[in-house]
Amino acid sequence: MSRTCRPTGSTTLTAAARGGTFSPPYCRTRGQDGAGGAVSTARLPRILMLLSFRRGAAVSDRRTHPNPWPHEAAMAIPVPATPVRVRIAPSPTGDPHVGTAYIGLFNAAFALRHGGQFILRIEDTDQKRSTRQSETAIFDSLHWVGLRWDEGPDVGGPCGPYRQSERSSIYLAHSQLLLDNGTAYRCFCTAERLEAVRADQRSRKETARYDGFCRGLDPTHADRRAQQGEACVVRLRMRQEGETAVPDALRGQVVYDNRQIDDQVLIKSDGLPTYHLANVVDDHLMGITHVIRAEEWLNSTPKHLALYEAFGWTPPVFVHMPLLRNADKSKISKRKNPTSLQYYQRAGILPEAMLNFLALMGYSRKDEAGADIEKFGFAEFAADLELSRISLGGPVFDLEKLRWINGLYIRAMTPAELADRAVRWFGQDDRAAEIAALVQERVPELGDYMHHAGPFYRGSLDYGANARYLLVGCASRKKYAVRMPIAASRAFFEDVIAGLESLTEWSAPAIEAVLRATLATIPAAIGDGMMAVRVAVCGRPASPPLFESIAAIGRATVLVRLREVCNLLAEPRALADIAAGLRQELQATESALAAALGAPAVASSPSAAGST
RNA sequence: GCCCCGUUAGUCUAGCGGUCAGGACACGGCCCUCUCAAGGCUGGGACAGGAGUUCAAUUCUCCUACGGGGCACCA
Repeated sequence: MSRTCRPTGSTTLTAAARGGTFSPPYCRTRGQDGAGGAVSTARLPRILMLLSFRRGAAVSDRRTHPNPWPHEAAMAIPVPATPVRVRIAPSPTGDPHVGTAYIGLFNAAFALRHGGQFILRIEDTDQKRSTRQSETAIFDSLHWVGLRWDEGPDVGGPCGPYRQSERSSIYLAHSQLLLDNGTAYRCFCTAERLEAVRADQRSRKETARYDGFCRGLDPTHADRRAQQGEACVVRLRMRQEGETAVPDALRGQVVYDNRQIDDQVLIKSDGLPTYHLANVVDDHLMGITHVIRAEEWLNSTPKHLALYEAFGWTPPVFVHMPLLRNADKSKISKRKNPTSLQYYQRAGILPEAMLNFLALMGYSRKDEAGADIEKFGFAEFAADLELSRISLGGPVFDLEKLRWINGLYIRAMTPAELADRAVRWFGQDDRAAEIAALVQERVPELGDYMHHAGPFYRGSLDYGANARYLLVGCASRKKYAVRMPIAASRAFFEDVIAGLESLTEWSAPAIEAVLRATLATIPAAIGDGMMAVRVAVCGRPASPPLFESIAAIGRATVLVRLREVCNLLAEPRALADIAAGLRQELQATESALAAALGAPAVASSPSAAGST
């Protein structure tokens, strides 16, 4: 039972042969809607081909389970005779995300496996949130984990430009095509009206979607209004009856009622395309054969299919990967997990370990004996990658296992290699000089360097006995110190996080401004508040100048630490444990001391533990 | 609320009608050992529930429950 992808000519059954009645995989009920007159018959051979593969196809299977399409089990991923072209399309809004590396890994490996190309495209159609800084950070981080792309904004290629913000005219021209053939229309509805419609629909417990107010507008009249400068968007004219079946390569046919699907905005009033339009146009123009993306896109695929149909194009093969999860199984988020690749890089995770770990999320490899192979590199992974073997349950991103794998790689090095890697990791860090400058005054001997520089080179921190400083003012020696309770301290840290998150420029003065502004809102003394932040960020009550330190530690890491402090403070039990531990520790020390001095042990007072 | 996807131990997974339900992380015990790791041995721990199909269901079908995602002029 072969699991290998085979070219078109393989011997598996065709959908027609199996199913008897055959209709195209999407829009199974063709609408009578005359407006959308786009071609579709040209696609048929391709579609047949897509359907002619199923996972481990065996005729006997079909006999025992004459399970008619479309409830077909997942099929093996079809690989056409044309070269495989895949892509990732990250949006440059914020820190480079582990999810990007995850999807990138599977795309890149799939391309390598089939001798195709892997393309990086930047989806920066959201003017408000996209930044160049974020874009270069994405390049850097993806390079860091070892991903290389054949085409992209930084390396060029025959299908450029690879930045959507540089392709506006292309999208506009294509939207005009749809306007011309009637599969799209102009909409002049205001945001307020749309919101009212949605609220109304929700109150009536219906799916919130556009109500088609501008659907019937006369096109020439609408064009004139647009020309006169009236703000408008372009919407897709979605078929209003029948069903659309999405052929997902891992799930089989996923069927949607067309009435559930919105008349999606294609061109925003700023003239830029939405993701949906840009993505379909680019994938087609760039010759993408397989769209391997996250599951969160599954529900919008019917819209994409409708677009391919409106243009008369052949859609690619769709593969929706499971979503990486937090420990509570929700979609991975920075609130509950470090999600920034920069965090892992600075925490000393090896890129090859990160990639290896990511490959284990939803995928597994076995040796001849049937035992799992846990440690493997990109090339090995790609060599026998079979997308149809991906398991669909959302894998929890487990830091413990990541650390274990990282240790595997570290132990596999020769001591000389490890020394070399470690020294390079410290030395080539672009912050090395910055950190040295901060630590310099506190280093009487070189040997002290590591102690003081430690917090700059770690990921999350272990607060231990210093945890008490996290309660603002509680460890203060000031005479009239305001001691803030747990909840208030946590709220304070939440505010600090919000302030730091909103910073466009990550610099000491900017950080100082945020901290001072936040401190102004709490009753505690400035110094006491700063101390709490210092311990949260540096792990100790003694550190180099705070603002500079925060700047040097870096946004991703600082925010992870602050969020962990919030989580810690949200768990009173953990705090009580810390307090109890402190008291015990103190008592033990005193007893030991007393014993050593030959005097009876003195009962210690709880207040000596530092919390009042 | 509506739609879609998913469900094997705390976690990552194997399994594609008949298995003592396999491996890994984590956890416990023992060994090694000056400590801590690492390593070796070992232990506990899972098919969400209910119907149905079948001689036989973890595996196929349906229902329920639970988890997740989507429902934007964000991607």
